[in-house]
Amino acid sequence: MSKGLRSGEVAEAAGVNMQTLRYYERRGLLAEPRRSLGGHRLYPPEAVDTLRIIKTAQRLGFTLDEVADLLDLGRRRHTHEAGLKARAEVKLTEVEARISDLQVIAATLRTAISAGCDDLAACAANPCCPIPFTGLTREDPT
Amino acid sequence: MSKGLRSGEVAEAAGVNMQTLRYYERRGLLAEPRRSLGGHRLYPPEAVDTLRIIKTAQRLGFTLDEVADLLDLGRRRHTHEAGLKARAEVKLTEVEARISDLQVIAATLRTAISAGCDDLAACAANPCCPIPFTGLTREDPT
DNA sequence: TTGCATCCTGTACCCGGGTACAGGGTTACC
DNA sequence: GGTAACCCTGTACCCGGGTACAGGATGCAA
Repeated sequence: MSKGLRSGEVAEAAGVNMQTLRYYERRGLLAEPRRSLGGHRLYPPEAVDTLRIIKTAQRLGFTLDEVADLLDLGRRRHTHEAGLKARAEVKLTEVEARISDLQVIAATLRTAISAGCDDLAACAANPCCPIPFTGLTREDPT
Repeated sequence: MSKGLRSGEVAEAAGVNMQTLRYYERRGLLAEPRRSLGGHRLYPPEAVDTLRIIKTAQRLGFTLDEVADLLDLGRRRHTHEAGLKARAEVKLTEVEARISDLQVIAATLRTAISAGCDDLAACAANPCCPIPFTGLTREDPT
């Protein structure tokens, strides 16, 4: 018996792999839960909420390090550090930058397609080809 | 002496690390060049063009595997397989999908910012918070 | 022929976000 | 008290695109 959810139950409820729980624990995203006498993890029900919060923040483009930061920003409420709002603003400009890089890429692909480019090597040798073999955007086509 | 460019020269000319040349050779993107008597690589000048082509295709969103494919598609010209154009069309739809995912993310961030959300845990507990703690887009927030 | 720059090989490591596996120990139910 | 089902630990591996390092061997000029 023993109060608390077992790893498998938490993982199931949050739609996450059990290994991921351990991984998040190591990364400091999920507090170490108490243990049964035999050493099995016993989570409080809030752990499931935390997992959902993590997954949501990830979907919004935050890395796990950033999520960890965001989470204990909430815990240590009172310090007048920048909160979620400020981080979200920074993240938004990152996302917008990424979008505009991708828009340049998409436009280039469209141009190449409508120009009928069908061979990279030929295009590179052809000064009429619209594919920009030098430049394009700045680095980091992540 | 000996005709041909040495690795360092090619790397320099293409703005690429020397290790990357070896890496591309292993990956099949760059043909194995001939060697000096002592075993040093001696590249033909076209190797630099090939590197520039690779970098351009990468910037357009193609993976190295796809670039390798694109390159020897050009070499084995005659087989009536889909060429660059068809691949570019597929890549374009991938890029467009990625853009619209990011637009949903950006919109969500904007909403959260203007709603004044400043604590993830509080937001998750608050039914008025506009952050979608369930759903958002489909998987794969790459 | 000496000396330094360049290059060679193989192997290991980096990022981010996990997943998989082996070889045990525990819990829960009948 | 047997026996599934579950969980524990540590460690290694996956993806993609490289980079770094150690310990030798060459290339080339003076």
